[in-house]
Amino acid sequence: MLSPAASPNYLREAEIRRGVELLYFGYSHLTRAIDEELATQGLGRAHHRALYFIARQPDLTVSDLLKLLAITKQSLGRVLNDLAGRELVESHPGRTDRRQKMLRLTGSGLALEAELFGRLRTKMSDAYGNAGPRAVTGFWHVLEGLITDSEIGRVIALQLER
Amino acid sequence: MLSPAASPNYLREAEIRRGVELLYFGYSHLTRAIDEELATQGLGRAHHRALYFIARQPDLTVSDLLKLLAITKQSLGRVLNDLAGRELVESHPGRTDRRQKMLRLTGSGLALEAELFGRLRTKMSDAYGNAGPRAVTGFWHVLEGLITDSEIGRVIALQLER
DNA sequence: CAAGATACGTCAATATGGCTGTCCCAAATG
DNA sequence: CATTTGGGACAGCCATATTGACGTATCTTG
Repeated sequence: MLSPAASPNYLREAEIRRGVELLYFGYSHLTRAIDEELATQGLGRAHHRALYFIARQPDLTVSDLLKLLAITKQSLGRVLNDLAGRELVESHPGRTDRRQKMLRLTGSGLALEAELFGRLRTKMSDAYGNAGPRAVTGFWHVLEGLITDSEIGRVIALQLER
Repeated sequence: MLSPAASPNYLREAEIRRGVELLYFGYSHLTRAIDEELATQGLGRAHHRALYFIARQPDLTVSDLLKLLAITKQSLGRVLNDLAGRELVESHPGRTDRRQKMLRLTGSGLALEAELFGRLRTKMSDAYGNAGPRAVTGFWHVLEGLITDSEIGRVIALQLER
């Protein structure tokens, strides 16, 4: 090699480990921020993920939700049954394909999601505020790079909603 | 309010949701990058987390590891027993306090951790490379802001290692 | 030194949230 | 009509977490 790499290997490794650790702890702390509230409702994180994406994209179909969550039909089935039983989620037949179920939050589902989102917003908003707007776009860009090509389209599509 | 907020509410919400979603998917994709390799060893993610932090901070004590992982002694106990049984981790009595167990990776533990870290490095390194160095520091800063004050010290201490 | 606190280990029981494999129905598609 | 697809359900399994109680060795302190 004629010129050394921009970061020598030992430095590079420290930078990578820093990212791995901050991503782990950051993710953990954000999710823990709503655990208590979820527990008072008798719900778990799996319920919240479904609630979140249904809120995000009303009339989402079951199969689209399955792709987003990357879990099996059976696992999602239990979660959706719980949510339907508590009348947090309702479904309607698809308009063009009546086999589909279009998922929506009920009034109380919307209220619960809003409550939970409020806690996420507080945390995330503080972090954004402390880091500044340029850091925020950097944060987004690095995370986009971690997402596999086959999925990035679905994630970007979410952000065109609303 | 005399002047409007920098971002009106609906815009702010989109930015927050974007962060929540990218953090979720980014974290998921990074962890999935090593699941297959872990499965061939008959290990799970919990084992990897222990392996990772012991690699990161040799002679870490059990109680320090407990604080990092934020799980119970019982949960960690099973994981450490598995790892010790496979001779991936070994322990020695603390030098000043012999009640403590100082944890270290064995040769094969180091090799396995290096193999797994290699996969994480590839992913993270690609994401860093695509986003650029400024984005990377932004990524770090936002994540630091998500970590609770009571824990940020432990995380920063990790990064002073080695 | 005796008493208490701490570090670690372990028991039993329980919950959550994943998984596989198999089978089913209704509706769309060719 | 035959096949594929969207959704659902069964049984059973596994990984990982929890709580609470209890035990033992060792350190610390009045």
